[in-house]
Amino acid sequence: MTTLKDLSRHLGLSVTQVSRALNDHSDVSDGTKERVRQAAFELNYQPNLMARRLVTGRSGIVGFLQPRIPTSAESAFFTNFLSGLSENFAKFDRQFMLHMSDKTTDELEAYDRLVRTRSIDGFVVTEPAFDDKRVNFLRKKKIPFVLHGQTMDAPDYPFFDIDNVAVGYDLTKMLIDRGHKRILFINGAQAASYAERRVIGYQKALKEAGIKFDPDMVVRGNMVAETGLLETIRAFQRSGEKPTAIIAGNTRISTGALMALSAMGLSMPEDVSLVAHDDQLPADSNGDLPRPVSGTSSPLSASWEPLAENLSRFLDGAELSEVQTIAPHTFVDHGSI
Amino acid sequence: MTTLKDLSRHLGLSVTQVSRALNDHSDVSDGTKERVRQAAFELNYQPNLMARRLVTGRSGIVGFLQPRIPTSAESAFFTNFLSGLSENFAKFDRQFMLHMSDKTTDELEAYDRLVRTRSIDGFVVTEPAFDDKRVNFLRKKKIPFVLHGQTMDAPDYPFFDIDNVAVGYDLTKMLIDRGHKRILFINGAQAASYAERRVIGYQKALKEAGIKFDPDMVVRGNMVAETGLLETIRAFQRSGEKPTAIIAGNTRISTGALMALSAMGLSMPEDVSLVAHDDQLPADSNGDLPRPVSGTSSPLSASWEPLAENLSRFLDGAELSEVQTIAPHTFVDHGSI
DNA sequence: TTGGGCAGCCGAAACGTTTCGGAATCATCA
DNA sequence: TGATGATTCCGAAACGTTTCGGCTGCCCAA
Repeated sequence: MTTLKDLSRHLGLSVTQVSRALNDHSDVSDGTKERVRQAAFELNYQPNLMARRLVTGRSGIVGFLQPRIPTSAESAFFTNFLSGLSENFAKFDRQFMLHMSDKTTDELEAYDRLVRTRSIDGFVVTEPAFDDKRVNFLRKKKIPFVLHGQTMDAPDYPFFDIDNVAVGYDLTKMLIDRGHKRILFINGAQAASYAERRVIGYQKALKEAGIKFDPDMVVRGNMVAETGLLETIRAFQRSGEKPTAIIAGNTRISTGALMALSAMGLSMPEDVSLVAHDDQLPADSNGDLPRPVSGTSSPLSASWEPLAENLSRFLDGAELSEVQTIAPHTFVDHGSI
Repeated sequence: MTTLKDLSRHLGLSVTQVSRALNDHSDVSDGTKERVRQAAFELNYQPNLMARRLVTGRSGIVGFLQPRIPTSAESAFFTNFLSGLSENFAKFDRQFMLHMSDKTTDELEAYDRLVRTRSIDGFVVTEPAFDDKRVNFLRKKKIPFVLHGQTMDAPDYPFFDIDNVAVGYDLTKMLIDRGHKRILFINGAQAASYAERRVIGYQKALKEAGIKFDPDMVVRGNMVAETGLLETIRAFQRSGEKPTAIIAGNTRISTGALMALSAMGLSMPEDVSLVAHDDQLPADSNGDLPRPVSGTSSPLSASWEPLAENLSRFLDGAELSEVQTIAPHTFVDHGSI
């Protein structure tokens, strides 16, 4: 194995200069740089990462911690997620370490253990809760991470997100513009931060239109068809004024809502309008294609690259503002309003 | 961050003795060992892995390389596989690095790159082909790896496998014992090593019973229901003597075969007997439960632990014979013969 | 008394980088 | 002529471990 010392002997230079030449420092002449690079190539020099890591105190490794095994329904998405991260971190010369176990008793302790031995530079954290303990922990310990999403307070960390306030606003506005006033919002899970942001947008649109906010019109659940089905039925069974339109948190929920409407003999868009946000997830393998609905759209799969890039650049010392990305969403019209 | 030097100062011992005490060397008195361990605990000492790795030349990291993104049908299994490895390597104090990308152009080059920088101690390699280029490469370069399966030649590497020759033999024997002579074997993919071994067992059982081997009776395909369906139809359409029994490489194939039989108006076990090897894979999410058939059985999910253990122990210097495991299989009877 | 063996300890080197502080050379300018 | 500054280089220290070889007592047998 060729080392810097071998190169320096071979070139008649000091180890220092060889190192600096390869790292493209400014106090090495262009000629020397070229000579060194050439020799490094010829002798098939590969830096010993362990030595570099010891002296720099950084490992070049980023990690993702999954405290439970995804269900089989989730795993197609999860696999995409993992490969996206692995692939994109490789682009930035970083290695991707996976720690997945359903035996994780204390999630924070698991983070801490990986950090204490200085073997991981930073983490990817996903699906932040409204008040996320992982984020709080990593912040407090000053451990770098990139968040897929945002917390509710001012983010002082790298993140990638879509503008969920705007998504909530836009979906609501689409319905208000068609004259709807009684709008059921079947939103994501209770604790989720993105779901909370969408409610803010929903309320904002209502307020602008002078429509009174009714807490009963916002319901929560997991992003699966069952939630859409159940909550739609519930909303129409309840006494009082029925909804004339529904906002679904994603297309799975809208599929469930559609099933409920058809079961109740209601048709879309004649009786009830329906919009949804489309994450463009890979199709479920259960075969029944959901009928497309209008709404907003933004591919979740576009997240992996900015997540990897933002964390990498942050670790390389980039300014916070450079590594906080909010992606735009688009509008789709399938005549469901 | 507490270092060995801090500990040695605190204890009035040399760095050498502290290191040896923590690593449980023999020339440290029991009293000293205890004192050192106590101090290490109190001062919250964590060894700097980078320093250790530099001097030992080993990274403590094992890797898995996935050159393509699994299809959504495969990903439930793949997720289980990953979590099994991640979890079990953690037990052996190793970290698990995933490199997954569908942009991998040269798989061997990807292995090489990870090794050249000395950042990975060994690999997990799965689904070996009949003559596997990855195995050949790693062998030639003397890079440690554990194989899930075996090559056809004498294995000079750690592996975990089931006895696929015996599986082939046992399934065939079950049918021969019931008087079958014309046995269709719908086997795994052409290149796969395990499929090849099963054919050996199949032929052995036929030979013992004095039944002539007919190459047309062994067909190959991917381990999905479509293969079973297609090949069963084909075998019964073909001119010549029809099979009276079918061996399916796994339960997906048997599900397909069953569909074909029922489509042709044949019933099991009256008209045709059917046996299969059951890997006890997680249920497909497509809902239709396969009708259980008799045969051999061995849970694939029992592989993760021995794979991790065998590679770990091999890296720690264990004898080859200690890290080559062949797991037993069981028999199941669902009256399909 | 001598010497061998053993238990317990230590200093120093080594692993292969990066980087700090300085130094040599040379052109430029007052 | 001497000072200044830019360019290009280098020695040595540092990162935190592991490990090699040697050292000191001490006990016991010869």
